[in-house]
Amino acid sequence: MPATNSAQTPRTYHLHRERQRRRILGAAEKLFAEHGIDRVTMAEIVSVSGLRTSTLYQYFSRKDDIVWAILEEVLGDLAARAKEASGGANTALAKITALLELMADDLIKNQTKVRFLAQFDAMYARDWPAERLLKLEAQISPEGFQYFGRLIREGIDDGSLRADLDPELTMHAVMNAVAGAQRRLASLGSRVELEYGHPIDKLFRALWR
Amino acid sequence: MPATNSAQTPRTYHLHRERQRRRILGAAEKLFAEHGIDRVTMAEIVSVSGLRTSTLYQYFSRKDDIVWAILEEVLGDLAARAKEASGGANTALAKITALLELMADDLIKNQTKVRFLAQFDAMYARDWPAERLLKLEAQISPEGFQYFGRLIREGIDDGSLRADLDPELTMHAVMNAVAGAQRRLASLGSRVELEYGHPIDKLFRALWR
Amino acid sequence: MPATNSAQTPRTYHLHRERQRRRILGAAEKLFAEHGIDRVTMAEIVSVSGLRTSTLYQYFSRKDDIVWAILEEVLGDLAARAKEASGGANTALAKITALLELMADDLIKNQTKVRFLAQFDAMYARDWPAERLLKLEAQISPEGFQYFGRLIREGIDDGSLRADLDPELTMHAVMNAVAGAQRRLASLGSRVELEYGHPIDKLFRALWR
Amino acid sequence: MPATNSAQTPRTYHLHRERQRRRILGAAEKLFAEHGIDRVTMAEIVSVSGLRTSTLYQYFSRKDDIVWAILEEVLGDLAARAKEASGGANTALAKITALLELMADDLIKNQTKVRFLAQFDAMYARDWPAERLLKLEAQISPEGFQYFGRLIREGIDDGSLRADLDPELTMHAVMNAVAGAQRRLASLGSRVELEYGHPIDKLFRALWR
DNA sequence: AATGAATGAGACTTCATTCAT
DNA sequence: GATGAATGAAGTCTCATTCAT
Repeated sequence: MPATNSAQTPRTYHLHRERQRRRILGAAEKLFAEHGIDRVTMAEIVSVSGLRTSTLYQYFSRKDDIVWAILEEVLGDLAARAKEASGGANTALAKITALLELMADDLIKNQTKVRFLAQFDAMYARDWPAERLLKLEAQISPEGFQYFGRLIREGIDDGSLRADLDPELTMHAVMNAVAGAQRRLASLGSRVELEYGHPIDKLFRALWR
Repeated sequence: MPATNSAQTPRTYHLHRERQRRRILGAAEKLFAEHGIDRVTMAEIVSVSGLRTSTLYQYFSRKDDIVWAILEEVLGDLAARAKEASGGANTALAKITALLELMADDLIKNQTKVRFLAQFDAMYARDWPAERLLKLEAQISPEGFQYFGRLIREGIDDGSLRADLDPELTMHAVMNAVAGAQRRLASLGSRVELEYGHPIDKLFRALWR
Repeated sequence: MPATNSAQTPRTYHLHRERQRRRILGAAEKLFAEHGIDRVTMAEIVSVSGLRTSTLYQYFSRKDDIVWAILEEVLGDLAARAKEASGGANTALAKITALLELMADDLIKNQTKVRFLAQFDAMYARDWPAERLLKLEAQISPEGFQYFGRLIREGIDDGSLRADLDPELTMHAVMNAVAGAQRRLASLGSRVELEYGHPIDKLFRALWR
Repeated sequence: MPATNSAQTPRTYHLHRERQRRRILGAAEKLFAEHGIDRVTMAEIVSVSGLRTSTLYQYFSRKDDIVWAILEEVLGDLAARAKEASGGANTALAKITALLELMADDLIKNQTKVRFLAQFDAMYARDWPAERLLKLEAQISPEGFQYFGRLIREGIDDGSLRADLDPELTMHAVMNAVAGAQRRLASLGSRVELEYGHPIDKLFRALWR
């Protein structure tokens, strides 16, 4: 055997594995967003991803594992993009605006991901192991939160915000409201557009523009 | 049998039916909030409500009917209380504040109901027959919305709000954000309190106080 | 409704339930003896008992429950017959002989039951909840053991048995050997007859006759 | 490559193969004794033996092959030790006692092997190809059996045993009882010790001491 | 010889709902 | 109106084994 072979084979294996994994997660994410996590069966994921049942179980040994994997992916991806988006901004306000714009974009471009998060908030977040969740959230939260807290303090200092505000509390309250607003819009989706006559990202952007 | 009886029996009968119905809905609402609508089985509702399976089916002939009945009840109840709460207020701002306070109170006092709505938003709202939903929502929305639209217009007139705001759009955007914030807090429940160190209604009230 | 009806209906229900239960246990016992407990599938039990899968699960909600039920039945039945068989005997020796004869008879007449016990000894007894097993065994053991212990003591007194025997120990040792012998013969079944040229009960009876 | 190598390589190869084989059988024997043959999966054997699934299949192409291999090993080993143990004894009685002591020792020192045989008796012996089994048993049985038959005949001659005994029948009956007793004790294992208050080999030895 | 990947067949169990009295 | 029994249709997951390199 040539020396390169002994090094390449594992790499090929790994590549293949990663590709298969992606197929499964892609199929699952789509189905979850469309029909609701609990209503999607393994058989459907199998069918859409094009593998066989037993093959799929070699990648994820229980349905929950798929949900976790998607959650990790979605949050990780969001964290990365948030960091990148706020990188170009100088002031705290600019950074936050960048984050908000990102969330608005996601409403259109990554609606399935936001919808997934909405379902997760509504149905799983309370029951699932706290440590695991905290570890995941740690990846994403700090950036935006830091900036936002700073922004509030600045606002209080320059008099544009009431002096009796608790920066921490306000920050969490607003962040929750923003996340709740975004996820609700993603969940209701086209229903909102029909009833309100506006695309959902416009309804979201109206909050700060 | 005496003539009076023929009038009383239907009444007792009706009372009994109503009581049974309440037992079922009460059990279901509690279970739905605790474990998630899709994860609650008819058998569990049967077990908690204390009836037998086949008896339950005399009241609700499918699981969805129970979900609808709870939705109707929750929204109807909310509408009634909203009307009452805003009745004592004079200005649009006062009326809206009253509505927000009501929503904050519900976070503590009717958490299961809010949680139910959160799940409904996240998982059912998109799929379910639009007409039926619209009819239900019609009961509740107008009040708060009207006031709010008026408030925005006042703000624009007196210069405290930017003149280029679209009152309709702003109204819907804010209403969505408020609902999203409230429901997200209810969904995450005690998890939020542990992480943020504040009771959830305080996080909600921080949005306007 | 006639008064008798309100009393009879439950009785009919109960009778029916009992009959169905028997069908299931009968089918399972037979299959277990033939193919080995672990190799029998629920589908096979369903098929032989003539019910539908979901109906069977209304009677036994897991496979283990069937195994337990059979164990209870077999041991209970054995206890009853042992009591009856030893009832007519006067001396301890006669009582024990009656018990041994019963065990020999079972080798022919209740071979499936003995085979079931053999499998249970070999594969389950070590793992299963001790309390539950002890409770079951309490139903059957005392009789034979008591007699046997007394017999040993008599033998020691009259000099026909060595004085240094520990009656308790001897009793358990012999009882284990007898049970082991019986169950092994039932397990090997016709194989023994072919190889040794004797029916299995004869090989068992040779131990004391 | 030097000429010596072409001779040595096969030898190392063979050694390696033998070692791998031993790892597999060792892992399987342990697992079989602990959880029951039917309940042990190939995956578990793979995991404990430290190989990969597909490697294991290069050594044993089906699960049954592993069971047979262990049976062969256990019986062969027993035969060898029995021959050795009885070698030093002169009388038939001494030889048999040596065999019994060996079986008692095995209860402690080779409990997994005895347990394996117990399961084999209870679950496989009836179904498996007779010829193959007979061939295996031929390795071990003759010794002890011969001695035992002779012993019985001596006993009849000197009047210490009843004259109407059939030596063959008695021999098989007792041998079965002894094997049944030993295997039952191994199967029940610590359960027996807890209930009876004696180590299992003591209960076994009480049969002849 | 070793291994990563794949897989057919099937196991157990659940559940919403209907039927018959 | 209440209830015990029944059940079709699925759902999740497992396992021994094979294939291809």
